[in-house]
Amino acid sequence: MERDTFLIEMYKALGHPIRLEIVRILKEGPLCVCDILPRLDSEQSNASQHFSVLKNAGIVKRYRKGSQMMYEVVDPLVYQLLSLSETLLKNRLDRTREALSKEG
Amino acid sequence: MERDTFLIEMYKALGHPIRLEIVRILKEGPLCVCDILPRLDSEQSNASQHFSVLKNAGIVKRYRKGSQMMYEVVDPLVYQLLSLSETLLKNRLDRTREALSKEG
DNA sequence: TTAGCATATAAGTAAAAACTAATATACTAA
DNA sequence: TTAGTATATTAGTTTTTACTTATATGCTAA
Repeated sequence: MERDTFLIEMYKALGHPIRLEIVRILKEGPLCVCDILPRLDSEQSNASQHFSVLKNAGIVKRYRKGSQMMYEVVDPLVYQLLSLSETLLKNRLDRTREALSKEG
Repeated sequence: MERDTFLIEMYKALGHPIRLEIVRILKEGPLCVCDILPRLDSEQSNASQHFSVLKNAGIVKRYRKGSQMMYEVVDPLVYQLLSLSETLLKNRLDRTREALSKEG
């Protein structure tokens, strides 16, 4: 299935701390790069490339607003994906703790 | 949040075609490597390394059964994650088609 | 028009991930 | 014991991704 290529791209795009952070910030709604940049631990050009990866993965889209570039999440469903994966993570940590307490 | 490291690892683990395929195959239940290997487009040692990535990401676990190694998915919630991301992908393709038909 | 700001893109380098080939380990059965 | 099967691990190489530095583009305002 060549379709999978897109899925894979999506997972890869989310699999980087800076990009994950960008997506989370964009939960606030459409924002310009200028507002997001200072909140990232990344140089301008590097961040710009991460924006580009997210765009190519179909997670965000952009449009110009005067001299600024606005980014926004394409499909809010991505936040369900994030929260589901956080649940998965929580389950995992709970299991780990439980296993630890058993052996003491 | 250092917690994010685990999330990232999870996304990265799913972001590879062979590993995604392994997870899908494991939807059938616990299986030994010997049953999964022939269904993958990958050499033994390479596949074994992919199993290892999935294990380190907390997505699968393994146990020995005689001379075979069995793998199984840790948390079935991962399949909700997959189906959610497939929905996300479907939405994306629908939008693309719609956009194409508009400019036609 | 030109200068300045916001951001993207390109080119080069560094770091990480994937793959290959060879070897090691654990179990089973003869 | 030894040979064979199943799988993991290691080391080396290739490929991909991330980062850095420099430059380009598009817009705005003087």
